[in-house]
Amino acid sequence: MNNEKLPIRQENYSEWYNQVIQRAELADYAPVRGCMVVRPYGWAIWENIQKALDERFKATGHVNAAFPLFIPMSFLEKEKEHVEGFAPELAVVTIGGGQQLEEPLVVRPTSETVIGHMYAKWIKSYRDLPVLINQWANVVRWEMRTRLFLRTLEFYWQEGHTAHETMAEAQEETLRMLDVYADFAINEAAVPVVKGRKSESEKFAGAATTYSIEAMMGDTRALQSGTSHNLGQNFAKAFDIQYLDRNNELQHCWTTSWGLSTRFVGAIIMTHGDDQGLILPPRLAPIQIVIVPIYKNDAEKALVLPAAEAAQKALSAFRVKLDAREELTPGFKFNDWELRGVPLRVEIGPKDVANASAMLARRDVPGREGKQLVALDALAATAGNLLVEIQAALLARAADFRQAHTSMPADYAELQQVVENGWAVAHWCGNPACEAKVKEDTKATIRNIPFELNQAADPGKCIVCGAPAAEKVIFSRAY
RNA sequence: CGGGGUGUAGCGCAGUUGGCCAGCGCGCUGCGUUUGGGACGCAGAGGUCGGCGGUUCAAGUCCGCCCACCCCGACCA
Repeated sequence: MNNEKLPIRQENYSEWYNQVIQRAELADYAPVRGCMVVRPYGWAIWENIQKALDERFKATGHVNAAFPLFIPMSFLEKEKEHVEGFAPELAVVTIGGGQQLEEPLVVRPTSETVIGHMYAKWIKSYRDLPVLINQWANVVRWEMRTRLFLRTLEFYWQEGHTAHETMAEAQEETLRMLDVYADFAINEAAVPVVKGRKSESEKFAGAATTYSIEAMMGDTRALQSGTSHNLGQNFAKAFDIQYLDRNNELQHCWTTSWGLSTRFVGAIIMTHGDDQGLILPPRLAPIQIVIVPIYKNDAEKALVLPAAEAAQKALSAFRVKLDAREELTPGFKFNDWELRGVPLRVEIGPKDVANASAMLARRDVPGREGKQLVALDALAATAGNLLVEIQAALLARAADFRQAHTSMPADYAELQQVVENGWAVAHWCGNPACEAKVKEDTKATIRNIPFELNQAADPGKCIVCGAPAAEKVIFSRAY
């Protein structure tokens, strides 16, 4: 891998994205087209995501389990919309142990069907409800075009699957988990997101209603970063998930599902990264603070290294790394850790040892401006404060960027122009034909129908056809 | 699947109208000098030139078929 500068984001965003991932050692291409290897540094980010989400799932009453990778083909076929949605992208196993299988097995593209099958066995009474299960798993969808983290044939995610007594409870669960995702995105990843409902054409195959959180990437395109579905009774009917209610009457359950994937790593990369490389939010960064010792000779080394080790100890409350590699210059290390997005760097050299000080450098503020001298005995306290500040600064910066690239076009011509480089908020009459026209003309789609923009009734005219429109939507090009 | 492109060392590339030992930069290994913003010298290692077949005294180079990957569309967390 070369050591030259990265491509400039403004000039070639997708090349910047690919190179950052490979050079920061987040992931690499696998021998199979469209598959990726998540390398230790990338997986460490995912582990931190998992931890942040998992504790939120547990706090809302969910438990983890594991369902099988293989699903009988016939299961997929039980829910009409579901199979139509997924059929084109299924990987199917037809041979096992050298024998043609009686029934082909699909590699799960998602697990509503197997889990529905099991829920039918487990749920007999209203006393069994609700069932609140999550699984951490890999799934396979045979996509045409792939991109590291954003869309690969196999990806890692969590999928929550719940069953409830009533429609209202299922709806409450669906929105609760959407809130969990939004809270995670904003407060852990510093990624501002818009919660909203998906249009009919963009909803999950088999869902009654799909909700999403949408984020704006550094090139202004939208990224669906998490989804939560109210499945109504669709899967309950397809899989006979029935229970006896309080009046001893047989009822179908109301189910939900919700998922967030390794795609979110891509969201973090593209929300915060700059031309030097990654910028990781402190709360999710595998390494929060890196210490770079600086010395010219053995005598200085003998002074500096112990001081650097002492600093490491003083910072042990954080995820800290001492970069004591001998063969590399400090300048190289600065660039290297900036590429990898470590939020805070500590430099310790002979001058610092003499003054009992250290230089702190913020990743989110490049150059001199982001540096400050700190007394060694105040190092841990200052670093802790800075990490909190950086976390907040990243969120604020991303929110400002999104705001600066979101507009409310007055007419269709303006809409077409605006979505070239940003999000457009506009009224939509609800007609799929209008939605399709925008996509045809501009490649932009309805990302979602934001809750925030539709709290109060504010009727208007459809940006496309001029018909009366009750709701405002976000149009944007998307990943 | 349609349109375009590329396959030569880990990565990026050069290789003339076919010609002898297949090269360059970065990276890698060893030794020495360096080290407050991407150090330098010397010595090394590393190749079925994407695959198969053909033309030829001779193929990285010409011809045919195949394969893989990338970009643009249709599909998508």
